[in-house]
Amino acid sequence: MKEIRHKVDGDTVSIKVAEVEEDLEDFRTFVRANVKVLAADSEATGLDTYAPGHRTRLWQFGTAHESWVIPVELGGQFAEDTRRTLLGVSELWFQNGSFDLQEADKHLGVPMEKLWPKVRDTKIVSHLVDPRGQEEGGYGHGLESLTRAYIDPAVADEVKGSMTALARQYKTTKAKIWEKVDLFDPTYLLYAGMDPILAARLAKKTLPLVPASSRPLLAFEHEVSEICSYMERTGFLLDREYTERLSAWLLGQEERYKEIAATLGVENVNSTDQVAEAFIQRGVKLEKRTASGKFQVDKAVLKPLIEAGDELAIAITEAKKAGKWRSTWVDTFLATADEHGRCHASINSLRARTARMSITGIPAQTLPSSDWMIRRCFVADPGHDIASVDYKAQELRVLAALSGDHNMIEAFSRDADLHLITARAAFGEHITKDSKERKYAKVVNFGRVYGGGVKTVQEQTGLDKETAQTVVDGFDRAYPGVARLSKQLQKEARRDGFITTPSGRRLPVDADRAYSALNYLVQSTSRDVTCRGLVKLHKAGFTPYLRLPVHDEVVVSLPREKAEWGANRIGELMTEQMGPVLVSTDPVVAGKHWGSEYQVDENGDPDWELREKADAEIKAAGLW
DNA sequence: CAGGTTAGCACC
DNA sequence: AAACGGTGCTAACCTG
Repeated sequence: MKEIRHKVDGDTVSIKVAEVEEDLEDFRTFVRANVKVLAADSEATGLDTYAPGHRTRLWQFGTAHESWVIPVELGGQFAEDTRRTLLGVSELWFQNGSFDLQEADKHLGVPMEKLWPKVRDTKIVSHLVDPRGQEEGGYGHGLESLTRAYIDPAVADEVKGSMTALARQYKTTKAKIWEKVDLFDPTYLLYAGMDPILAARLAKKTLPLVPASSRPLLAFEHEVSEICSYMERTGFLLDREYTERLSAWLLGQEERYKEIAATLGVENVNSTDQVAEAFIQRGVKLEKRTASGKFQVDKAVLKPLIEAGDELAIAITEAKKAGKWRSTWVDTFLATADEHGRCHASINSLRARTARMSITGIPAQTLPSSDWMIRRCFVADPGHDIASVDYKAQELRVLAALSGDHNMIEAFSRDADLHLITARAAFGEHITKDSKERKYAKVVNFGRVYGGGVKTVQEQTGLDKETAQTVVDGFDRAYPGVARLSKQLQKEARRDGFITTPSGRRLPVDADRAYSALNYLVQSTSRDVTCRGLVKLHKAGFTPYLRLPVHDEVVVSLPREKAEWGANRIGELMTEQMGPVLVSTDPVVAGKHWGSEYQVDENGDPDWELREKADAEIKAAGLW
């Protein structure tokens, strides 16, 4: 047994390392003495728990003053004692427990289901104390920044620097040091052994700081995190054959368009400098500049050129698109699929300032939605169908409920066309459903929720200032309760520095951007609606079928014979009555692959013509 | 030359 | 008086 002593916040703490199996006798004594509550952590070869070749290297357990480092990589009794400790201790504190529980489940054979009931997560606590990242004026939610804020800045600096220094010493990168470092390297052991000590201290310091209004959210957020961790573990089945064909096809597209761009003088389509230079050479007047003073050559700038048939603009856009789609999505899916052909997303169930989730690995929130190509890579389990259940106009319904605006509530209660109502308030009763005015109104309906005004409406619609003003005024006239709520929230935000959502969550609002308070409230409450839906689905036993949450939507894989029934049942469970507003859902069974649900008509029924067209496109592209 | 920043683009 | 909120990922570019 090896012991490392270190100073933390004026105390001397002791890190003990089990080097040989005989050392475990003392470890067991330590666990018995702290069987009610311990902090725990694990170190692995990387963050990709499900990647082939991934290994867990260490498990660590500790109190505020003492920790033990167990080299589970050596297997045998080390792994066995770790299992017994995880299962035997009554309360386990983690910093981001979702990660460690996947490690325990996949690489130690301890099912997450057995651990979740006793998990407490300092990251969840930290988010409820202050949801802001460091860039936003908060403390952040990583162990290092939390240590700096709540425990001991000197220790935070050591933690920050230690693995970077090791990477240099081992002549490798920060990403690779985790698998390269010697299992008993003293710096590594100090780093690893410190983690549970810090987590234990964080728990003590931060738990009392959770505002009274937010305390009921503690249990709720642990449950949401648990459900998301099961989705991560399940993974989403990849259609490898299709995905490989798609990758090859995209590569072909990229090369074809790159060649055209090259003949027109652009060697590297991804270089904005080169692109701008080439257009200036062609006599195009570039006007807009970026923040750092460069010529802007984004989609909005290229759009009119493409419409005018400019070959270079078309070639650059298409080459960039094909390249990005391949590298960001298609090839990443192929590279990260596990031995069963499943991709595992990483779901941060409590991420944004507004508590919105984020999903990485499979960046589910940013996959192209109007184009079926990318989502089509993911398929239902054998014998299953994909279904997607989304909330109907979730944020607007939530806004109606929160603002109590009579017109908006009334419109939703009779399933009226909200965009048409806004359009008519702006332009008059003669406006029809398929008019361009309704399209402008739609932009404003969403834009107002985001806090946008006349200028942004102009940018998005191309309208002149007066007409844009007319639509915005139409919105404000149609739903006066919205402006009223916004005003009230801004007052609250300026007074307190935060607003409180109906779920009790505190949302800090920057004084110079008080207008964002309305958006924060709507976005956060919408997220809570989706998460309450997830909890209901979990309680009803649907968890094994859940694949991904996407803001206002849940994607599931359901046994084919029960898919219609299941999707409708899920839709019912997710539906929530918010005061006078029914936040209802729209279940759609898509078929064998994800993405096909987008070939539906306005009633949500399959649009066979569109589907046939999509199939023809797939065949024509040689992807079949 | 590893790692941070910027520009651009994908989504709700 | 007016105010576009939130997210992730890549290639290019920049820097210590």
